[in-house]
Amino acid sequence: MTTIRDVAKDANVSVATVSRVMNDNGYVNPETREKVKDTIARLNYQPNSVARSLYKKESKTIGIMVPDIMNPYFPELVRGVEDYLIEKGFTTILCNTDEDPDKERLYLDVMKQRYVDGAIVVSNTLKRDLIDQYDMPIVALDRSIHENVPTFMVNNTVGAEQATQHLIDIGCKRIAHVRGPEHVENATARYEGYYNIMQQANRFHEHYVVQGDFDQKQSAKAVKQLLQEHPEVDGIFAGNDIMALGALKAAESLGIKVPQELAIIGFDGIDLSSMTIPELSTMSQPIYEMSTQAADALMSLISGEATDETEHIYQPTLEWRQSTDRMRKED
Amino acid sequence: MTTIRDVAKDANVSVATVSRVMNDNGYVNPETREKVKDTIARLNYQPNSVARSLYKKESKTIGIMVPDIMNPYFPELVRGVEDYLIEKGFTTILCNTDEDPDKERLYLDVMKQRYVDGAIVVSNTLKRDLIDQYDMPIVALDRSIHENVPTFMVNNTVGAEQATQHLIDIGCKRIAHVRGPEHVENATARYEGYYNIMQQANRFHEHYVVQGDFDQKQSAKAVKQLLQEHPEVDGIFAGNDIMALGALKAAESLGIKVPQELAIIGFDGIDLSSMTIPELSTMSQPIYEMSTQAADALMSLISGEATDETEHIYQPTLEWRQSTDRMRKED
DNA sequence: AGAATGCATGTAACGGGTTACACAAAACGC
DNA sequence: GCGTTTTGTGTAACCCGTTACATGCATTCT
Repeated sequence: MTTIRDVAKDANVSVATVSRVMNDNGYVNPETREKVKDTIARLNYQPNSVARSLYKKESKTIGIMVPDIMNPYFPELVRGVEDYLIEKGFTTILCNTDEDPDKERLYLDVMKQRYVDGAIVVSNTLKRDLIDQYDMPIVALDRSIHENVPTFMVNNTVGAEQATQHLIDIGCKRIAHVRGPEHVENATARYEGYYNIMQQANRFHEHYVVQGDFDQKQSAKAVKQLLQEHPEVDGIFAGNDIMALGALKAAESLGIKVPQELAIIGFDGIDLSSMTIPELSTMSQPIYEMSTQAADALMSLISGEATDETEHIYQPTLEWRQSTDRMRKED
Repeated sequence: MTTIRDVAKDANVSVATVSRVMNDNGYVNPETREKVKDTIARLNYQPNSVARSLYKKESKTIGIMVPDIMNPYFPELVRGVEDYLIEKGFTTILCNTDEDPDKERLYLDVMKQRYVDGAIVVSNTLKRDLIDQYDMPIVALDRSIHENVPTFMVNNTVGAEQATQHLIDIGCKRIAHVRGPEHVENATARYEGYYNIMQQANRFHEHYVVQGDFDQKQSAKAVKQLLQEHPEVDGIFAGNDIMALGALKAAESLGIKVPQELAIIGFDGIDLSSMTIPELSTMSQPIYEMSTQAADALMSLISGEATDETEHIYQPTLEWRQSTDRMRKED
């Protein structure tokens, strides 16, 4: 590997001059600059990032912590972050936390030891005090962590209200909800949105809410039982698209026609939702946009710019597809 | 940040002794060891990986290059690699290449500058000479690069033969194939498997092969046209699961019943394949296993151990699900 | 007893890019 | 013409963990 000293020697200048040419700062005589640039090109010199990091205490690296990259919601999010950051000369290290606080801590330790410049975090478990211990720029995505950690997420409650309202609008009378885990904040927010609309319509019944754990199989099982016990249910709002697929399966296994006898709507708008038969109506999140803007906010934090607002709330949009495609019908 | 010199001063020993305690090498008096360990714990000293990397010319980091993490085949693969490596104290940097040689080169440059220890690569475009330029331990996953780059992949041709044979076994007579892009080696291998069986059965017809580009929409379009022109087709082998979903859509849009009138089988065995209605039969790859073993091989390469074989070929297994679930029927 | 070996610890160089500081020459101000 | 500022370049310290080498003492061997 060519070092800056090799270049300096070859070009008959000092390492300081080479460094100044590389970084375009300080005074360098135009002729000297050219000479050094030629040498750099000739020797194919590429500066060693590690040495630079050691002195500057920064690494041009950020970490992205997600529960599990295998969950179809996260790849797009990770891709958005990675795309944005590579443009800025940053690399991205991937951390799968499984929502395990120990793993989160482990990754934070590793990051700290490597002078990682900041992190984008999807977590319910990460708490303020832990973040403070590491004093590292952090941005929250999809789920909030603390009020003064910049956060990028959709308005889950409003989105859920819209989804539930949509079911009412197309004529559903008995609307059930498959919810995500209790400990996941956005699962609860979506439940609340559902609750708000149902309560308002005077149609809320506790037994229409089942636990799907953000999991397809669990959802299929829970919905199947629900539909058997309550065949009058004619609409289901699932807390995410994966569970909506589970609901679809449950309906299919009972010979219930979607959307004619049962309308189903999901949440997230992952690619998958448009690939199924019938195509799934869903509240679509601007995942890619949120993630690039989160990355942008992290860049600002790292460079020390003050960020104006800490909460960035996006509105999910209704994707009206086949699974809720039916005419109004009367009770 | 606490440094090794802080610890040394506090414990009244030299930095060398602290280093020896940290790394468990060299001679250290048991009492001194205890004293230093106490100090380390008390000051919560965590060594700086960057300084270590600079001296050792290694970073305990590897890169994983995939075309696009949003392609549902890759998250599991990436997860397998990351899971395995974090256990070994390595972190993983994610590289989305979009199969673009310029991006591949860019990432390799970045890795080199950071003393990245090795890379796991999924690529058709990366060529031997480029790898040689970077002389970095490299393992190929899913697609081969060169004969002396350790490779972990399934036997695509045999898998495709099995898939095609399966369609024959369940009674299909006119079997079509939706293939992936010409430039992707495994797409061609799968096509060849299909070709072999069809030729052998004396049933190969060029016009039964359509281009699906590994894309759901493209596949749906191509298959729809195929089915309109050749309504006699009663079986489809799709080059991957995503395209099989496209085929499913095409059939559905034409009112063709799957599997009764048309059997469909995919390839890969991504999670998605078991979530659809009907559930998709597919040739399932041991993705997670392949990826952890690729990571293991990379570890061996990095530590300089000789690896016995360079090619590791796995057999995909038939997942016989609803989309090919029918009795034999006669011509 | 003297040499050789093992044990324990310390000093300082090393890795490679950055930059504070020093110094010199040129340009400018009056 | 002399003081001040700007321009241009070099030297060496710095970041921090690792390790080659040196040193000193205690054993063990011959």
